Amino acid sequence: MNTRRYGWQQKLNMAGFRLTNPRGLVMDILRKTEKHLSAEEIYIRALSINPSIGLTTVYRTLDLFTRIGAVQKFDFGDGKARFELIENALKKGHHHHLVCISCKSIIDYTDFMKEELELMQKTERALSKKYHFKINHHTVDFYGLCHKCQVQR
Amino acid sequence: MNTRRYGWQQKLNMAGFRLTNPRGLVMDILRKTEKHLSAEEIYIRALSINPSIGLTTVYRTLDLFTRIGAVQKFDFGDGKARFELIENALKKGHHHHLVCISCKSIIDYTDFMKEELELMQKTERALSKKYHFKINHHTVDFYGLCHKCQVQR
DNA sequence: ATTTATATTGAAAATGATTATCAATATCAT
DNA sequence: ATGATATTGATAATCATTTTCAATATAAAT
Repeated sequence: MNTRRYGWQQKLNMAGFRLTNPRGLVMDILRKTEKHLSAEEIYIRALSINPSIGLTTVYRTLDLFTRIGAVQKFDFGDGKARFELIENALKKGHHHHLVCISCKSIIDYTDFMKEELELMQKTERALSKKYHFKINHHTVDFYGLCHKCQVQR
Repeated sequence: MNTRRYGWQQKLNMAGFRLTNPRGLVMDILRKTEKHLSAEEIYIRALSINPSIGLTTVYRTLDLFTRIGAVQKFDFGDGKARFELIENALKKGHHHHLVCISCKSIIDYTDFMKEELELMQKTERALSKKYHFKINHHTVDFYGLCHKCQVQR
């Protein structure tokens, strides 16, 4: 299951999965968005194109995409997972997060990324070798208090 | 709500919260563990000391500790959150994660941390200033395929 | 093009972690 | 000690995500 050279359709086929309408639809929706979306948000957008699609299928598809390494799943701790195309994230702007532990707001930042990314890539290579781990993507999240929550209580 | 100079009891008081038995018990349990525990795991340990403690209280306490910045909450995407004392994590070994997107196994690593931590701290200072964000802790997670999952399908 | 084996789908029900409710109780300032 | 109120614990409720299962769609074989 190579995660670099092939597109998602190839990845699916190589792993023995079929190419279906729901899967194509979910992929299209993910392609058109830069933000990370929840399963429900994706489901709603999918409904407007194919009113017969099921929420279950959306969940299953997102899980599949995550497992083949096409999609990145985020868990910020607000109860619902978010999903984002990895190829999208890489192109349109890889970012890291500042998460407020009080109000749960999330700031995406892309500052200071050059140095960070260099180090991440270096670390990635070293970890891959040492742990025989094929790294697909990463997350960097800083947790703390946003400006508002520092002032109020 | 200073997150550096004071202990959890001071933090609680300063924020207008009371010092109670269940809170002390949960704190004790967190102090004695280095791993991140789920709410249920903490509840079970708590029960053996105070059989009348409620699961709800454990959840509430963990949420409170997280909000005052004493505890770090992890969401790896397996449906249940994990909690770890931040002071513990810092002392006994701050670590980052390798998460397998296929089998969900998690490797904690502490290698290559010196460089990483230096950069994280530098980034932290810069982000704090720019976004007026009081950073408490961070996570770095690499996602990919573990050795097993690369071989099998 | 048809058939065939089976992967996938969608609806409904089930699961399971977390949260809300609320009366009883414990804490802290007075 | 007393009173105001924050906290607790049991129960019920929520809500995202999974499971189940019969119906359907897909890709390969004919």
